[in-house]
Amino acid sequence: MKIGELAKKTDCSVQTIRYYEKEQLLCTTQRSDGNFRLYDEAAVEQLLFIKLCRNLDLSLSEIRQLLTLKRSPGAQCDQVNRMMDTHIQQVETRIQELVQLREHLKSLRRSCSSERTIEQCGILQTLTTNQHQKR
Amino acid sequence: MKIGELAKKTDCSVQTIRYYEKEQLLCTTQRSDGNFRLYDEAAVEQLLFIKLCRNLDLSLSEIRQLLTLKRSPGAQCDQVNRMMDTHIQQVETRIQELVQLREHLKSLRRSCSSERTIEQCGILQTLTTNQHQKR
DNA sequence: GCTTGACTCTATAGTGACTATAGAGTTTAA
DNA sequence: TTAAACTCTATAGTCACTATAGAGTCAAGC
Repeated sequence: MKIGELAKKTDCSVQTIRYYEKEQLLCTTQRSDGNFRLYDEAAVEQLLFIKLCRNLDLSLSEIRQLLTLKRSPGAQCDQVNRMMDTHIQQVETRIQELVQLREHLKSLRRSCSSERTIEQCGILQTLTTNQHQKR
Repeated sequence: MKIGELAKKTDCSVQTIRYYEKEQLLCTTQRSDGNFRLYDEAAVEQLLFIKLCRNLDLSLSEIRQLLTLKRSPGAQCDQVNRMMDTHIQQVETRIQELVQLREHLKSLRRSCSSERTIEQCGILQTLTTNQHQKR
């Protein structure tokens, strides 16, 4: 199958597939006479695997590592587990940051009502006075 | 004061200040004979305002809007309120996405223990079988 | 007056994970 | 044969910086 069909089957854009190839996540094994990329079912599977990983917010580099690991089925899977643990921790941290941010934003928003002028705006006042704190 | 002093006072890198100038968030009103940027206290205030907004994850474009609004103190502040509401909503959505993602990652992680081989790895098995779902 | 070092200047390239475009070539159907 | 639909490579853009190169400026010490 050509790249367009692979794109449709995996709900991936054609450019993204070419980008993944450049990034060594999906290699094209065959080319047609007219130099078109040709793919088989294994490519569909691999691309769907990549998409699932991306949905888990794994970076392309992490996915590249997973793909390498998949190629040595006899090895221990500690590395996969460790990667997941690290990744879960990162997501956890980001959630906590965002929750704090949300509370900050909400309290800021409460400091203003809609009938004020810019000069009286509680939000701008808070941001402008010297209560400079770090995240 | 020169750019280095402004950078120290605001805990901002010199390059970032120049970048903000290029992005029209902080204009340099004066230059020295040797073409060095010169700043006053108002610049310190404005840069600290920008930093606070960045800590709230506001985009440079949103901050540019706020700075423009600040220059017309008589106008209504609805626009500020609306921007904050939109922004809070975005943060809320992102938190919910990440919470779902975290649960997905955790359940995936539970499917594997450390004494397995890659072939038996519950994580890779789940990601490889055809349970392809969208986020 | 000269040198050294710390500072500043502009311009350009890199980050990550794509997306979009230009300009060319290939294939397929009418 | 010709038009449309597809594909190719190469390059630039996104965001908010960060890093670098190569040049110029300035103050202190000799």
